[in-house]
Amino acid sequence: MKGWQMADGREEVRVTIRTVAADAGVSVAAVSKVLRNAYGVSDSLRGRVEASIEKLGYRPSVAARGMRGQTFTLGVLLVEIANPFLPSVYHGIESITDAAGYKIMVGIGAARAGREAQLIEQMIDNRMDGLILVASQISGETLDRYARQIPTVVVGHHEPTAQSFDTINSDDFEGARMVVRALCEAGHRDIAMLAMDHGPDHSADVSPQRESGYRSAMTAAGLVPRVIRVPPSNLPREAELRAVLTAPDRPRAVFCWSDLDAVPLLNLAHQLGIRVPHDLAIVGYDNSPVAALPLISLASVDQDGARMGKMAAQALLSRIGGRTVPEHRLITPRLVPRASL
Amino acid sequence: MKGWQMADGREEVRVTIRTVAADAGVSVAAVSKVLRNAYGVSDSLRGRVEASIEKLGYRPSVAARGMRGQTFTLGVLLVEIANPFLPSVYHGIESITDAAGYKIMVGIGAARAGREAQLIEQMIDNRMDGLILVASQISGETLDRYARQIPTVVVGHHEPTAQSFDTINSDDFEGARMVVRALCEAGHRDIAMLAMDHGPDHSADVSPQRESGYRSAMTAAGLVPRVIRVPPSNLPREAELRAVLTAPDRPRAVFCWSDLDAVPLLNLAHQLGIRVPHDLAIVGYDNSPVAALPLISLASVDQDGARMGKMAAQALLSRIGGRTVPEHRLITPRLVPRASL
DNA sequence: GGCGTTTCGTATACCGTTATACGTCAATCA
DNA sequence: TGATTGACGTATAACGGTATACGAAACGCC
Repeated sequence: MKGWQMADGREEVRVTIRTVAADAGVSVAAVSKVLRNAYGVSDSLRGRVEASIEKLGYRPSVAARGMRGQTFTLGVLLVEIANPFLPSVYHGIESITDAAGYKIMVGIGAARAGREAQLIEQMIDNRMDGLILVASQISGETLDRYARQIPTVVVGHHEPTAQSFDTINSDDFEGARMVVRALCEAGHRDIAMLAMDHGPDHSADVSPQRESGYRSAMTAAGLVPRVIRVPPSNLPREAELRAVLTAPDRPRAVFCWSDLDAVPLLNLAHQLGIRVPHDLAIVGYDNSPVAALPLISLASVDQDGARMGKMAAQALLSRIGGRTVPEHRLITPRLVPRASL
Repeated sequence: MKGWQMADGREEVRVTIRTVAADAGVSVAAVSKVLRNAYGVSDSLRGRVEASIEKLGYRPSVAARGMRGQTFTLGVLLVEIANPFLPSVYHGIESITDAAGYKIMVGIGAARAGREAQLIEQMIDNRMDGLILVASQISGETLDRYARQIPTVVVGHHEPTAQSFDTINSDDFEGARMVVRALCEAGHRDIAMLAMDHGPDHSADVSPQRESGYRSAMTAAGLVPRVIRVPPSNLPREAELRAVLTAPDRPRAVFCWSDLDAVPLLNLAHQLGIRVPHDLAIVGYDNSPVAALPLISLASVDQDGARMGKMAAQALLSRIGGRTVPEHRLITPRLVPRASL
């Protein structure tokens, strides 16, 4: 095997399976067998081959391997990178896949469906063995099309009837109801919700699910729902939050679909001299690390992201293993009461 | 081209370059030429081929392509996912690579050198065209070995004499000096620094760089440096922070190597009834979004992560383009004064 | 009209693996 | 002893592209 000139003029000598075979004095197929723990290799042959691999520092090419066999690489697609809830999910996933000997590549979707689709296609092109999509913005129909091409698990996107992929979700409907009940118990009646201003085709996303939980609980308590929509979290939305706080009919309590809105709202209230929770109670969702800071002390709903990540990884591995009947899990969340409530 | 049985029993019909060639009634080579914008293809041929590609929904396999040509995919390695400074760097990188038609795959290193090395090898194996390592923990020597195999740019790791790769850094030395000068001007003399407890071989990391800037400025001001070491941010360290605040000789001002320590310290001080900045001034580093919250209002050094990301991406593209002389950039940071100072 | 030149397409040898088909040789069995 | 059976290796056709070599028209020029 000769070296070749790279684009930048640096010369590279790639150690391939042939280099190893030549060095060990065996056939290419024999080396491949050793690599794959395939049947029909003696201890002496294995020893010779492994010695050569070690000596030459050989590493098999994933690209070439992916053309026929498994890559032992999984793709994880995250909506966006700045969301503080996602690290816990990621760590959960990693703890399981690591133990199973799988590698992970991450794609960052920038909260745009087009970008996400591009990344999914890229992961399929790279012959990844499976995909975990976290809080994907892609519609169920499109997801279904991709999921037929590659084992897929979706986290944070409700498609309870999907056949081609699994879903792992927090019970967002119930989580929202818990918040409303807690605010009622604290004596509030004028309870508004800050929901994400999602477009059509997004009823499966978490915010709409929480919204219907909110509506259901409000109605059940004999109260009138009042939903305020704010732009998605990747856009500036301070003006909208400020409007909520300065409106003449400012509510007495606000349930935010995410800490991404609740934390800025809490800070803005403080700046405007509105006392929390005396003048305004605020409850968020995700129980992100910032919410737990004593200076913030924001009540929030905890989804146990790590657990969701673990379950997603387990589902993916079993699907890769051959399962075809879909699995749809719902985890009950937990309200963490803090000073803002 | 026949379909084949996948592991989970699902049947798949893959559209390859040969399918397209047959459909368009041309040779495989002609299709490849169209895909690569290569020389020698007429408008009529291009039209026919593109029509077939569209009709069949063909997408070239990155794996196969990677075996000979470019993959137009770049790898970005992030120390860890929970660090709130990294999103800005990532967005900076993406804004440049996007425009140049490159895709990005992210690896998450979990702040462990071994894991990082594994990910780098994986990215090389996947035939990525180049690598950006953000705040890597890997030693310069090892980096050099990898960088000889693949165009590499390192962000947040000082190796100003490296030949095989480029570096983009904030001037951490100068940033620390700025902090000390500002604290002096505010009348403080008893200024301690909270530095990361790095092992040996890590003098190129940002914390040690800031530490020597701190020492230099303290000495220049005729003050005695006082460095307190805390465990790295992926480990629990509340006990250490509490010890700093409850010690009988508690300093009057603390410069933290990162907001990751400064924010918890500020909150802990508040819990312990220590008034900031009256009893204790705190300055952090990174100017993370949390620091800017009015309720936190932590003075911090801003590194302009987006700009670093952009510069890193530009350097990588030019290196992929053939540049071999190394480029080492230092960006001057900016102190953002806030209530904690 | 003869003779280079372009221009446009095709044929095909790789790239680095996997996995199947097949050959060889020694041990076992009837 | 001849046939059967494993155990162990080898040879080689995929996999889905890229890129080079080369052939065949069409064109320009004197």
